[in-house]
Amino acid sequence: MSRGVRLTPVRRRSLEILLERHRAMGAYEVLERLARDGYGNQPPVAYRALEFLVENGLVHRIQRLNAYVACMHPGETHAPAFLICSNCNAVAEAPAEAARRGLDGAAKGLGFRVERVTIEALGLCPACQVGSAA
Amino acid sequence: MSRGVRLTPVRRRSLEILLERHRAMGAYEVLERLARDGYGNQPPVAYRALEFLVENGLVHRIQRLNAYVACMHPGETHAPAFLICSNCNAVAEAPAEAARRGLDGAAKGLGFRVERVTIEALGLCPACQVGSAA
DNA sequence: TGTGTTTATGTTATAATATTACATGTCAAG
DNA sequence: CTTGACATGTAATATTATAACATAAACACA
Repeated sequence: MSRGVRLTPVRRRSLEILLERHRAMGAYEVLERLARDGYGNQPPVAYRALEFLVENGLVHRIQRLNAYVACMHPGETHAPAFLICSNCNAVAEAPAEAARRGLDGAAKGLGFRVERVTIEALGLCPACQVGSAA
Repeated sequence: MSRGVRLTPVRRRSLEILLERHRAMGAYEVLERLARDGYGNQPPVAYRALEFLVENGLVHRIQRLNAYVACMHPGETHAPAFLICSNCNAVAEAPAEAARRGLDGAAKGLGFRVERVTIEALGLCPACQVGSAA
């Protein structure tokens, strides 16, 4: 098998769509554009492509908005930090380094006024590590 | 006017429901229990109560799960950090202090293996600060 | 105490988001 | 050339969330 990762036409196009607009887009919004380009127009088409892109670090999911954005720093392993405007929904991705040193600093540098921060770590709890592969 | 915050019966009961189980519950799950207790059984009943509790810092919303948990540290101003098990969906709320010093440390102390972290800050972008009240 | 105002609740309907299930198609390894 | 893994198409449906409007309770204050 090759690299095991195939950036097929739908997937590539989905990524392009996100890159073109460079803002958070909902799955149905992406779907609509995919359909216009001749791809399937059923929800799974978009959800599958987006899921693939997220898993491969090319796209991030903004939970708060149920939306997706192209990653600004692909390749870097990072805990993405997003600055989401509560008024216009604009999304800025804080640089990984800045975010690690503290969100406050990163936000300040961008002139963003933080109201509320949510941190969600996904992983395995102690109980579930027992039965799982390392 | 008094404190301007009214912990009415539905709201109180909603909080109790979350406290009783002490795990993340979806809005419809809370709604079902509210209905059993004689409150309305339409979605807005639960959503409104939960929204109130979130705004007043008594409950947190877990975006990743579209679910709600009672806050473990009410009163503290904190950026809540959640450790969500990808296998069983158990949710642990990391102490604010530990989380601020680094999620890795907090997770390690709990034996939680982090796979992926998402940080979302909500606030006002520079453009939207212009027209808004300070 | 009455009266207007605000805040909360009840209820109907519907919107927005996401998944299940299954059929079909593609492609490369053997 | 066929098998197996992965990818896509499509229909149906599940889940989550909100809009809109009517009713009711609480509150401020003359």
